[in-house]
Amino acid sequence: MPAPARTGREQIVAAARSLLEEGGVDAVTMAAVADRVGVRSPSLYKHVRDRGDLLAQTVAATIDDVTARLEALAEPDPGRSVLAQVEGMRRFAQEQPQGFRLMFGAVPGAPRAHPSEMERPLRLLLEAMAALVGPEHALDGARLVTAWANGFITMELTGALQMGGDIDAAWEWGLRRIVAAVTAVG
Amino acid sequence: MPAPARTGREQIVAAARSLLEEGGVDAVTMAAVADRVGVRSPSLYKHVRDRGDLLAQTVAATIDDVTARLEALAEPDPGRSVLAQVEGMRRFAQEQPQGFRLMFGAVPGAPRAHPSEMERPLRLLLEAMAALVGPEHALDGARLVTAWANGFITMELTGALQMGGDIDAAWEWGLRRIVAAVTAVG
DNA sequence: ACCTGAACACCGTTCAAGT
DNA sequence: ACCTGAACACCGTTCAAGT
Repeated sequence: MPAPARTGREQIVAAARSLLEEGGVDAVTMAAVADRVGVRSPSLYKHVRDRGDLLAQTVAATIDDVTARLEALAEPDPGRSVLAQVEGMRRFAQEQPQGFRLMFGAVPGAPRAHPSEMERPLRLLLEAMAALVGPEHALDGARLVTAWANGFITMELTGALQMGGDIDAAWEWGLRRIVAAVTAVG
Repeated sequence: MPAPARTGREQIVAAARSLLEEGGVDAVTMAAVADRVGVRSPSLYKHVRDRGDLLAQTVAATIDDVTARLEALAEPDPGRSVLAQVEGMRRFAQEQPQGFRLMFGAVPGAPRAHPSEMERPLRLLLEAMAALVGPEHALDGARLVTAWANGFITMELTGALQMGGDIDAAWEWGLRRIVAAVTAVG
């Protein structure tokens, strides 16, 4: 007689995501995940291949999340849209710092998202950039903005750069300069 | 009769650094480090407090390394010096990608460098920036450049952004725009 | 004063046995 | 068809015992 499933892939990934934010990637233990979904750790292997697969699915779910979040921030005006997308990235990183780091492959040993997956959350930024500086410079511009934002956010999250004074002001100052640098293409 | 030391702190950290570059932070096992210095793993605890301490010392040694490297690249002209420092950062990251990521605290669970430690390799960049845009905007400028460079390098290392086409050209393009954005302070 | 083997708790993973 | 306990290899760490 078949035993009814007491958990599932979706619930397991959700448990992994919450454990990730609570205690970092090291806290995403097969035992901890199993405990949270009310099952013993060997049972997890009926739903995910192994821990690497579970972390990969955690990253994928995080990418889905940030993509939906950024799509909700779309604006008609391309200049405002660029700002909204970048601000949205930072807000997401502040809400889910561990997921953000995992997403950007900042975790050695952990699986990183496929490049094609990482393009999805950047689609709207790329489109707004194309409308702003023309299609021939859109990719370079999106890269410049993304690199700066990712670097700033990462440094903010880890405190790598001693951010003396008003960190929000530093962000604003940098963002304005960056956008100016991109739009001054000629 | 005292037993002569068969290894030491310095040799242990060096072994950890080479293991780090060879296989990532997960490969820096107490057993692997011990094996490389010709000793059993319990003996390591006579020279380092624990694995976290060992990783912290690995980070410190990496910071010493990059600092010395960047100091050797100092130039009298501030504009050229800024470029030299940023190029030096990227070259170091390409030579020691795992050490670079560990340094910037990109490894959750692993210890990150104290903010004061991370200022040392950025000293020359800050000085050149002060000469270039004046002391009142030097910090903002250095942050902007560092954030962009760190973001670009991280994305380059992890392949997070699909870097189609010539990646060196993208780097050059971005660097020129960034420096222009900073020097256009007014 | 440092090194070692033995031991412990913990982790990921496998598998035969249960329902 | 999924769940479980038992088992295995591996890891970090401690400690009494060696020299």
